[in-house]
Amino acid sequence: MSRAEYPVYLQLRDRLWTWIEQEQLCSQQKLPSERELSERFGTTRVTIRQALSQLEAEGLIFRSNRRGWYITPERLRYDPSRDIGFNHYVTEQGFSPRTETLFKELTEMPPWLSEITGLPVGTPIYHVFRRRYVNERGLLVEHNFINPAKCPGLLSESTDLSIWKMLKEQYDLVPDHRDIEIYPLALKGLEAESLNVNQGTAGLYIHRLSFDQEGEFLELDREYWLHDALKISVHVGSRH
Amino acid sequence: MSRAEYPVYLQLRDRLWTWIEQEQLCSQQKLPSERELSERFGTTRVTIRQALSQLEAEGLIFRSNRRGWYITPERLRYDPSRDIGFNHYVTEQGFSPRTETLFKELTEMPPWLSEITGLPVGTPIYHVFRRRYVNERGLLVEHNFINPAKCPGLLSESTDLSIWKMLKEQYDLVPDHRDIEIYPLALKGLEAESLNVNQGTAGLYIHRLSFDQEGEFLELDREYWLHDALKISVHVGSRH
DNA sequence: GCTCCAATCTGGTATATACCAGATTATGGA
DNA sequence: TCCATAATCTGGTATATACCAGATTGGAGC
Repeated sequence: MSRAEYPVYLQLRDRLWTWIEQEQLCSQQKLPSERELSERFGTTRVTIRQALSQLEAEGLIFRSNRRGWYITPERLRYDPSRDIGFNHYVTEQGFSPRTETLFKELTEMPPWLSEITGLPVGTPIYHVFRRRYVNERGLLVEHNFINPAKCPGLLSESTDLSIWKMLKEQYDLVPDHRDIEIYPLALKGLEAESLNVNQGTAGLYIHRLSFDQEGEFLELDREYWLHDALKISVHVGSRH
Repeated sequence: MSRAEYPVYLQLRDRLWTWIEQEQLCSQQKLPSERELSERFGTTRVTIRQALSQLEAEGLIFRSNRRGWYITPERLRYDPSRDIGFNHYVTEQGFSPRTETLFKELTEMPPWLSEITGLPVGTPIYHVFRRRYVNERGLLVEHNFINPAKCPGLLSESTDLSIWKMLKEQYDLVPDHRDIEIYPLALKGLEAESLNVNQGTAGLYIHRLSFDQEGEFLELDREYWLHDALKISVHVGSRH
């Protein structure tokens, strides 16, 4: 039955997609186990996993480490060029945000960062590592490297809210210009562990380097997002 | 040997990475075949494929359909907010660009596009589908939807160069503002075929919707990039 | 030197079968 | 009722083994 045209695992992908629609499974609902699916669709677990991985790549479903497969919620819209806090834009879109500070410390500027900021290696630097949730799904982890010369005592404050807001309100610091980099990568090491996903899971990297009006280094933000979690949306140009 | 701590395919990943460094394989060079690698590293083809897929996700190597594995060239830097032609910025970075027009036609605006542009369904619209290469590796395919009311006769021109440049020089059209969207997705269907990659290969989607000074629809650009091919780089703010 | 075709090489797909490790659930005792 | 622990369920890893289909190569015949 059904020749040549189309490999089995892609046919399975289609059947799973249809099945999910029929069952009206929605955001964050759980799929049956792989063993059950492979029986129900008359194939082996290996092959059903290929089909599931395909749907994962397409962003329809995601896996929660050794717990099972779930329906992916819709993407969060995000504009990295604007200074608006995570909690703010998540709430604005009708979701519920949460932030966990995994660690924060005063450390010394490593060579790679020195190269970016122009400041000498060993300069004191704040380092904050946080995990952010939307509707209790961890979507990203984020490293903030902040220039303590600009905001002494920052680490004694709570970092579970917007750092940007704190910099503005407590230290009167507003970024004047930034360099932004964005590219797809594989989540691995610390970032994969912190998000509780497998090594090599697809992700999106967002890098924001901010300077103040004097052209001095203010902050570097390195965000590691799940690939299916966000949609970057930017408006460029005059009006609107 | 080597217990619990680390799965074999990740160890293999590390060994392959080291091996590639030692051999000093560089951009677009070919790796030995999977069968040869699995023998050389004392494992099965299935497992070596897991390790190779890992390196593929990380962007170190890429596959060319049924031909083999190759070292990924460095990422192309790209600023979607600027109006600068593909050929221009590719050349600028020391690479050699090429564009193929796969088809171009005058058609009618479909519902999904009508929703975005605000123009009625069925309005005439130019549709150009192109493939772009850097150093003879196809990195992206691109759909251009252009408003013919703004540039009658555009399709008789060659579309193998910059459409943006043509709009500017021949029709005096410059986008006044745009909406840009960026997100990771899986390449599939026409886009996967045209880039000669497997269904479900990781990709990056870039969407640029341009309006002229009257606020009227000028052009929609939908780009499908290989995930390992580019690094988006944008400068935001005042000086520099 | 060229063209065409067959042999061969490559990765892609598919099945069967274990066992492992973390997460969850059930159970039984305090 | 609560808590610790054991049983069970889940996806993750690993090996062996086919065969398929597109790409490349090599050689025969012109």
